[in-house]
Amino acid sequence: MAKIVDNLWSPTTDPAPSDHRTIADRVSQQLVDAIVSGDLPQGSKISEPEVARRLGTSRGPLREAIRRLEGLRLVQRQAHVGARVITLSHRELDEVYSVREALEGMAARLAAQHMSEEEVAELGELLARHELMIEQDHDYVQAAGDYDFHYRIIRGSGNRWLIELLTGELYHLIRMYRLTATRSAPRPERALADHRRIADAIAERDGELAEMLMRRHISAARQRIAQRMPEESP
Amino acid sequence: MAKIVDNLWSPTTDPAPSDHRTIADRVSQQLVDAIVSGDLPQGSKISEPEVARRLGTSRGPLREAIRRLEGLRLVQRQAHVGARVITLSHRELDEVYSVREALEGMAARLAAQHMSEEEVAELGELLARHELMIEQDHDYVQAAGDYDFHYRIIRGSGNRWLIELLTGELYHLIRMYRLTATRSAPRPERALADHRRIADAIAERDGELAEMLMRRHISAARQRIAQRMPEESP
DNA sequence: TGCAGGCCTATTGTTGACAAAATAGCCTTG
DNA sequence: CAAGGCTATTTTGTCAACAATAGGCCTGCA
Repeated sequence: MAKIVDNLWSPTTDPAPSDHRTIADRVSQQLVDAIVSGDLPQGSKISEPEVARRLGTSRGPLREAIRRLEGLRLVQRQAHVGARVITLSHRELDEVYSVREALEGMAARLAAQHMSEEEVAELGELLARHELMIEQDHDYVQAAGDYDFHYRIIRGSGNRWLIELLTGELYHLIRMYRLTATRSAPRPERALADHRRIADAIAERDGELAEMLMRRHISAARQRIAQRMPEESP
Repeated sequence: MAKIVDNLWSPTTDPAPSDHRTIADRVSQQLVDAIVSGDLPQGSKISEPEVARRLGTSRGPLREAIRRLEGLRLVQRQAHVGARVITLSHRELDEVYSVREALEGMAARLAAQHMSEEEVAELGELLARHELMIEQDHDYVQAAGDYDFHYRIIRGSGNRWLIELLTGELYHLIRMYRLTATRSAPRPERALADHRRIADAIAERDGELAEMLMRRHISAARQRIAQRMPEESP
């Protein structure tokens, strides 16, 4: 299930379909996965010879992949020195969440306007399934369900650039944080209640309400993170 | 002046300071400039041998530069076929403006909270200079002044990721459009009045009002574009 | 005459070698 | 003993040649 959701959430890094994958594309995806999974920790240097050897390729495609990640803002480069995985300070993580709040709020509003009746019905069914799964509070299932819910609303906005930003760099950054920080997910019942209200607002085509509820939902997550981050490390 | 503003607005594509520029960095910037200036039109194919020759380098650095632009979403690639400059349909341009409206509105709200008194004063001085320049309605001066105003507010938000998104890919896309489409700038007096109201709201630390005014300001620009785009080309 | 199949050329993908720059360690000197 | 410079090594930047794929072209057959 996690795999499915990961694929759903990585459309911008997915290469062309079938076997039209080039080595640089594969390496690019592997690097994203490595960074997000914590295999390449924040701030770690990416040694071209070593990583190329570990990934079984030469430096050419690796360098192209690094340049792609640079465009996605997952790594920072310095000429003649090398590339390092970006480091997110707590303050910057908070800033990312602020941007996400604004954009996903917008997505919820647009989704209320543009989602088809069928998509709205599917959203309701998804929540019903989550409700059934809630007793077996498997952490990962909860997280996957959370992604799935947000992803559907983002897609429902119908705004291509909004979708690309939210499922692209912003999502990778948040995904990266999830591994390094302690779990700060809300109690599943609370998250589900939030989701239910948002879905109801969308079903009633009340964009303003949907936006407000979504912003609150994400803002709460941001505040939970801030609470659990008392120590400040510049 | 145009040069100054362009530099101000391209922090993410600026390479390391001084002569620590690598060829791939230079080529990357040249490609962005070529796309934005219309030298490489929307949808045009980027032939690696030809472009490499024209830019006086080999294919290696060029390919890295293309991969960087791919991350910035300025080009789209297809394996074994090549890279093409992205084409913005009118609908997509409208979507970009919608995202910009949300993010710059957020920037105005944050700027009202975070800008120092000195920065607020400078913003006022900037507008005073624009007011003086308004009789000599040099189109380019107006456009540069517009950029300068928006740029200062974006920077004033203090949110690094907001700044990167707005001055990075979103800005390049809008810049790209400006060249291909007919000028749809508002009358300078109207733009200046809008700017003045926004600056006043920021000076009074009224974030909500600043956000609302900024959103309206950008929304008006979006509607002007939509009006002048009756023909639909998929 | 139309279509199908295979060849052919041009372009992209990849590799390894070479050049240049930066860092680290060592030696010298005050 | 510390500080500064020099050298050596490692790493990054660049290039040109080689391999592989795609799309067009030509021919042959129905």
